[in-house]
Amino acid sequence: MASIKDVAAEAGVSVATVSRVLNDHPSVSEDARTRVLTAVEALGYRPNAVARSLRTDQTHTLGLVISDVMNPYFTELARSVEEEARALGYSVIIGNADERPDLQDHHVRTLLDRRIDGLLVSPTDGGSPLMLGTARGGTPMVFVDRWIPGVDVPVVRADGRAAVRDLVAHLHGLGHRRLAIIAGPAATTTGSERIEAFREAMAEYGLPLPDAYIGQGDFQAESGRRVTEGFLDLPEPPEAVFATDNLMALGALDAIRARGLRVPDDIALAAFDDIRWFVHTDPPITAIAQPTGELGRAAVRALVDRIEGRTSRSVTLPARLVVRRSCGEAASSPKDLRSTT
Amino acid sequence: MASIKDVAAEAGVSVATVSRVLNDHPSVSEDARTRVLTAVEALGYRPNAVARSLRTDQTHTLGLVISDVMNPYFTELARSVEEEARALGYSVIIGNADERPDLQDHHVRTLLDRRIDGLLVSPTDGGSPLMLGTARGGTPMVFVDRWIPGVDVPVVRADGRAAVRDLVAHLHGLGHRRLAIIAGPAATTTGSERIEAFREAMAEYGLPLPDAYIGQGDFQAESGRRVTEGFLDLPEPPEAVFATDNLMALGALDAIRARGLRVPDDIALAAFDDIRWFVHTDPPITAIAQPTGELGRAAVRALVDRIEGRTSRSVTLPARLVVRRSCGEAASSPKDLRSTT
DNA sequence: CTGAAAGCGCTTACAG
DNA sequence: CTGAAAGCGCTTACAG
Repeated sequence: MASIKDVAAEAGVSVATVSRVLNDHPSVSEDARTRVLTAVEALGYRPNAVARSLRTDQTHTLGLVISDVMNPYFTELARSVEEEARALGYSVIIGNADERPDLQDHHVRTLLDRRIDGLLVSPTDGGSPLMLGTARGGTPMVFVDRWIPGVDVPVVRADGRAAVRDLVAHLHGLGHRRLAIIAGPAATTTGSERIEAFREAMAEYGLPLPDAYIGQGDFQAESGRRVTEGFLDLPEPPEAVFATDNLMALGALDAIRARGLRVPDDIALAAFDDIRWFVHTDPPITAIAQPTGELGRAAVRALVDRIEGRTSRSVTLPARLVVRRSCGEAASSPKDLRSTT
Repeated sequence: MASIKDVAAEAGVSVATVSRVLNDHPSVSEDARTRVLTAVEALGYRPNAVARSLRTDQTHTLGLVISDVMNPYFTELARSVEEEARALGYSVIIGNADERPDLQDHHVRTLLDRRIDGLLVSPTDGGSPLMLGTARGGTPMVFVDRWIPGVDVPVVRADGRAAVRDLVAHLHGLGHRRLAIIAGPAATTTGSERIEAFREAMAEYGLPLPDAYIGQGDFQAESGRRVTEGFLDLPEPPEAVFATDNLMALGALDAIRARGLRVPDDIALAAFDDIRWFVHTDPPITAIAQPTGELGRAAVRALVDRIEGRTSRSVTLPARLVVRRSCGEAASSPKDLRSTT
């Protein structure tokens, strides 16, 4: 590959001049500029980003560590992050933690070694020493979706509390009293917040929430299946199940179908995180929708603000309940039948 | 951040020695090794991958350019690619082309600028000058899923021909005669191969395939919806629709539902690419499943072989038909009800 | 086994 | 406006 030296030789100028025209430095003569540009063209020269990064100490790269790419919510988040980053002149490298703290650490370390300019993370756990150290350290950082309490890092997320309350109201209105929840890991903020919001709403409606109706999942499909099987094995199974993410809802559907039961006739189901397929499942699934794209974009903006020396603040956006038929009611209006993702 | 110089000073050795212990070079005294390691620990030193890459001319990074991350097929492909790459000591940077040739070129260029060691691509089109030049150039490259004919690069893909034939046989066996297809872009190999296989199978069964039953899509949901609406507007609509990817099948479902029609009673539907949600759609969708994970892993192995100077060959794996209920038949066996992705 | 030195491909004060 | 030179943080022959 041609280097800046080759270009300089071809154009008959110094490498400094080549560098200047490449970086749009004002003080370059028109003549020098055209000769360099011609040489660049002739050699098919492309600046070596590695060398440039070493010299300037910036990579124009953002790291994004998410808990699970296979989760459509995070896929969409990643996509919006990349889009906004690209618009602002940054690339993004995605690290998929797969809900495993060790893998998460692996990716954080790798990204740090590559000297990314900033880190966007949706932590899988309560914070490993590495994660905590990074947050305290010099690398600009922003949490998206999930965050770690007590760490001084801006958080961009959705508040699902009101929507969870709406969901409980919806379920209660349909006559359901025995409501169960498939919770996410307590070590994640979304895991603990969703169950807490659910608890509060249940209390508000005077509904009991026995331990047997609280299943511990890990945000992945298999755990949703396992927990749901447990619910169905109960002497008195719940009338409704709230899966706190879409993959666990998928697992719940697997379990329900395996028993030959029907939603919502035999058991109602609702999920946190709305995805396009929920419109076409049997039946369409009632879900809580986050403004995913907006979260991703806001997170990037907050991070880039930090990187470029501006201040940035936390952002909290509302989530909303999208009622479909999985809890026992015909869709209330035609618009709810449309895709929302 | 501490540099190798700081470590050397702390350990009382030269940077050369530090570098040697970091790289497990054999000729280092036990004493030097422990002092260096202690210093590394004390300073929390991490080697700068940027500097190392500049010096060694290798980044231990693979680029993966795919046509659409939001397509579950590609999401899964990306995931398996990352897993296998990690196992072999490589990171991967994903570029999402979103089915746009200009974006694809953007990502290829960015990846090349970063001096990735090798490139995995599932081309969005027939090959831009940049893509062609890259394939001819020095960067090790492998095509996954889609490829560009006439370019001397190994291809790792699934052959869906037999499965498409099985699908037509299935449809024919259920009594359907008017079959329509939502094709992908003709400029992609998967786009042209799937329709070609369909054409051949149709001919084999003596079924006509009028132009009106060939809809041109772009592998994204919206095009599936649009094409399906066109089919439904026909004086004689098709009895069955074959969407050549899962997103276009989603769009087809949207269109069918918007008319208040039912699958398979009013119209049968099948898709290329199987995804977990197809088990739970209304009705469960008959689809052609690719060995996606295996494709991703094989592609990485082929690419790494090239990078590390071994020879690598193309790999073709079979796809298979998974019959569910969307074409008019009850599932033939219980196993088809299970998730397959 | 160890260190001094060169060099990877850039950018950027500094001098002119 | 331009070039010579230093230096970013590493690795690796080369000599000892």
